[in-house]
Amino acid sequence: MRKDAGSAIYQLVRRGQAETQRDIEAETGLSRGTATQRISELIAAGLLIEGPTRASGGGRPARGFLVNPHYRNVVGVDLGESQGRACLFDLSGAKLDQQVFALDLRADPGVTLDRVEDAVAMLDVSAMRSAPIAAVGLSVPAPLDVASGRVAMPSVMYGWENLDIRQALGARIGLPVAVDNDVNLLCLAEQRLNWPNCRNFAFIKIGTGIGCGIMVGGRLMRGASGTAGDLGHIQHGLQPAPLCRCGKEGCTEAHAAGWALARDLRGLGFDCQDARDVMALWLRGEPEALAALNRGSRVLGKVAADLVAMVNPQVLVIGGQLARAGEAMLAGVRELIYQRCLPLATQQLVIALAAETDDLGVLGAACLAMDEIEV
Amino acid sequence: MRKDAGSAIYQLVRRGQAETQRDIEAETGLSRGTATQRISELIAAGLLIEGPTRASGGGRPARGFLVNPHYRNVVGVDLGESQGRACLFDLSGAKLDQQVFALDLRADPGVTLDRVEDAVAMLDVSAMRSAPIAAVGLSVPAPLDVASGRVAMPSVMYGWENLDIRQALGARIGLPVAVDNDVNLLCLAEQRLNWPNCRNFAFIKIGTGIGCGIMVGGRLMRGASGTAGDLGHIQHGLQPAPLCRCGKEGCTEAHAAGWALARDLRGLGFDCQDARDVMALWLRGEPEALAALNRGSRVLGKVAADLVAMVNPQVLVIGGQLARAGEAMLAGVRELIYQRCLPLATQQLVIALAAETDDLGVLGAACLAMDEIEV
DNA sequence: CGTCTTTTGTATAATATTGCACAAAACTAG
DNA sequence: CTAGTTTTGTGCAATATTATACAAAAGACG
Repeated sequence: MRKDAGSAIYQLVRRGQAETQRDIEAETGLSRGTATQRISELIAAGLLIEGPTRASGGGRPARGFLVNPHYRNVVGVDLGESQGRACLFDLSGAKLDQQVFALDLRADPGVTLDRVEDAVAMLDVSAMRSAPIAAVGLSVPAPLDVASGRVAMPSVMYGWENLDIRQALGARIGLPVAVDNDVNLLCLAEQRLNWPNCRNFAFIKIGTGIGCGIMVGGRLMRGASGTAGDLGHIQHGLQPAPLCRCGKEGCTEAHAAGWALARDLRGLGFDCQDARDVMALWLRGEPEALAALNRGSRVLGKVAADLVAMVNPQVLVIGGQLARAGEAMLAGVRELIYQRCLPLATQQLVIALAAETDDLGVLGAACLAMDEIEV
Repeated sequence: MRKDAGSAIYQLVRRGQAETQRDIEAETGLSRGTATQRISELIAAGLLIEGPTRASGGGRPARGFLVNPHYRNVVGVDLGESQGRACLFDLSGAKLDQQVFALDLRADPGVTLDRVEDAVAMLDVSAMRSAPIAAVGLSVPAPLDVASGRVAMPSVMYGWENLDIRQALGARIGLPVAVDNDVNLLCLAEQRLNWPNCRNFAFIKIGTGIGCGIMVGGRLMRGASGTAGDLGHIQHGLQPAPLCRCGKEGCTEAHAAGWALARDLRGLGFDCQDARDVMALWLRGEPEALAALNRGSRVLGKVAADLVAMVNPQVLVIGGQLARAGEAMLAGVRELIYQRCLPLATQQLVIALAAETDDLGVLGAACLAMDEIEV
């Protein structure tokens, strides 16, 4: 930190928090001379490139800087429950190539790590690669104690509890590795992509399950043991209180998650196994599916209102499979938030849908990897 | 920041995050030479003093450092609804003197600021003063947008909405002023006093009202507009849902706050106006009061569980008038948290009572003031 | 075209910090 | 007492940063 003003500058630009030399001087507190010198060094070294100049307000327009997308590449890996995906990105977040592989999280972790290692090796020899791979980010579908690098039990990742994933994978592929849980990384990707200047941010994923990532002061809030944002298992007093996957009754998930809506729709005679099926029924215009989404939306709205009351984010983004229902899903969330929260908390609150892309998870993992790049 | 390694060192020691030179080197990243030099300068300037040496583990014991309590004094001011209190502190947090004054927050803010100004002036000539007053911290019983220095409407502070309190008071007394709301400052005081190494901390105040302060990464989480931690008005599905002071129904406060318990006890024929009366009945051993506290405790437990699920603090402290009931108040909170939250979130969670002191509010204000001291 | 404004570049002396090597101090354990 | 461990102090050359002042660049505006 002391050693490297250049690193601080690079990180600011990379995160979109500074675009011009003036921004950089203001954000870092560096003097003009130092900023000038370091910036030109970064450009000479190929880390930064000149971007478009900012609009002028009567004076010389400010020169904009961008990260050189082709200085390095990174790999983002998303481990799903039955499939893994490793994508190669340049530093602008553009996807260059990908590898998909089957996996079984209940099997020996070593097998899964083999798959990841293979996928990274394939990407390393990809024709699309534009620069050396500098780091790998990994998204896992389980709560993670980032301090120890271990998944928390119980989760879908049986047998992983004693493995320091970061270290184990790093030793295999010989690159810096960063790991976090999937929802945190969706949150990170959405913030970096679409809300780079928002420092108090929340992302709720409503798909088969329900989870949430929270950013405070521009950083992911992981909590003391890595479980912050666990609103899927906040319990409601609603009757009847259906049994949840976690063994408790009346959790948010048991009312509103994809698996719960699918369960309800099956009860009405539909063939509906998961969140994807729920959305298919909704797309077909089945009124029962819309009704289920509306009900789910309002239950989600309750915890979203709790979240807004407690965390007071500036932007709240709803993502995940069920968020593709758009306003059908936002309506209840908006309703409950505006009904229940202080005007002061909601006045400036933006409630939005996530970018419609399947790559958000791997992109988040890639963002994490980019944070690992030493300059 | 760049200019002053000494300042960084001083702040670390002041906050209890570093006690020895080794700690300081590790926390700041400074080199040994710089640390040695800056520390001796700080001692020469009277900012730090030598404390007791740490226990040795087979080698030379580390020299401990403390802030010199008598380098400066600060004033913490707590504005209550009918009374204000300004206390003079040294930098160890020892209270040296105090001034109490009547006030009416519904009156012209100028009158109140006059009172505060007078109180500070009195403390400045107090015989107990051990050093020049360096800054003033102010606790206000209303949500505050720290960015603009203004209280949020609606609140008990009618007529204050267009006043930048920090600036207005600073102009009057000619000292740096910091302002925050009361619950945040209780949280800050409790953390600094009793949990200096805890960086993910939460404090719930249950008195006449209910509020909460949250610290993430060692800093108060104020949220985008200063309303973070508003769990007093999270609504529950419990029936009947009593009308709350805020106009909504079924809020946490309407079930569990001091005013609500007093309302219930009045309904049972007791003469009970506020939290203090509730505690008096409890101390007298009235079973109805204990029952009310138990009910309140379990409602509070629900939002506390929500808080733990969302924020995952390492330490949760319960304070305020009703917390003097001790286990009677903690029981329900513990019960609901352990029942509802993930084991991972509760395994290492400490749930404790706040220090039993009326000075926590002014001490929090003083802590805020200490943060304003330029070194 | 000149004037104004804003942004950037450069030079310089004064400070501040790092990394390293070596030494000394102050303990514990046996 | 001796050997080992941990912590602290010091000196020095190489870097890094600041503050400041002045100059130049690049646009808007009339």
